Amino acid sequence: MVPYDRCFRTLANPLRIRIIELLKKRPMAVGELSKQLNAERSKVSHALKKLKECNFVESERRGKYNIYSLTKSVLNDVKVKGNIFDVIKTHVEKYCKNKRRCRV
Amino acid sequence: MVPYDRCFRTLANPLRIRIIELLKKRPMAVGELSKQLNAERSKVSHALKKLKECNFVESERRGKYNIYSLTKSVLNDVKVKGNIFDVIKTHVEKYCKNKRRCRV
DNA sequence: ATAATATGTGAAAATAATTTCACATATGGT
DNA sequence: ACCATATGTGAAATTATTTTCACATATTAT
Repeated sequence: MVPYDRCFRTLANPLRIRIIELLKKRPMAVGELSKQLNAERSKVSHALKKLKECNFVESERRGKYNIYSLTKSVLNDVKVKGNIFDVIKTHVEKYCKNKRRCRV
Repeated sequence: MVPYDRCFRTLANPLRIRIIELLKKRPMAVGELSKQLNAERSKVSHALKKLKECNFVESERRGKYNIYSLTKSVLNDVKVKGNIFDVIKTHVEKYCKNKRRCRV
């Protein structure tokens, strides 16, 4: 009945929104995100985990780095729509609208 | 820098989303909302307060009832866009995008 | 004026989310 | 092999949110 509050909850956090904003520019490793955001590394790690669980971001190992990027669909939406809210709308509709809530 | 997490936070709650969904149909008094949602009355009251603080809803005294409705702009968006996310997007952009966060 | 109904609200109690920190693992360089 | 760097993770400590409940106020009816 109310499937999308989890997606909103993931976005109800300044750090996580700032991560999305940063990743709009380009993929980044955790350490760099941490530096740019001036936030403790493990805090960023935890934040990324939640964003990943909600399919906002994905990660790829490159050597000792884990490079995070917006998921393909989110990234595509960013290109087409430019605006974080359009992106989120589409995303939430895609992943969070069915009974099973945000897929994990 | 990150002005909209508060709007998301208000939506990061199943009851509050359900209230918005209900009010899409028509304005309602607190008691009726409470009954329809099968939720405790004061819980609904608290939820409505937050929705009001973020300009999602407004209320009007009618006798001993307090009739809540979606704010004019949200309601209008509902008519035009039909979809809760479009509505929220527009709303958030209108009220939550500037430095001062969601106006109270 | 009294009683019943509708609602709001503060604050304590209960829950949930975030932050922090110590530790685990993995990779790359020497 | 050893060390440094990069990252993940569980869990305790901290902080925030939600729930509940008792009480306050307002309106209407009798």
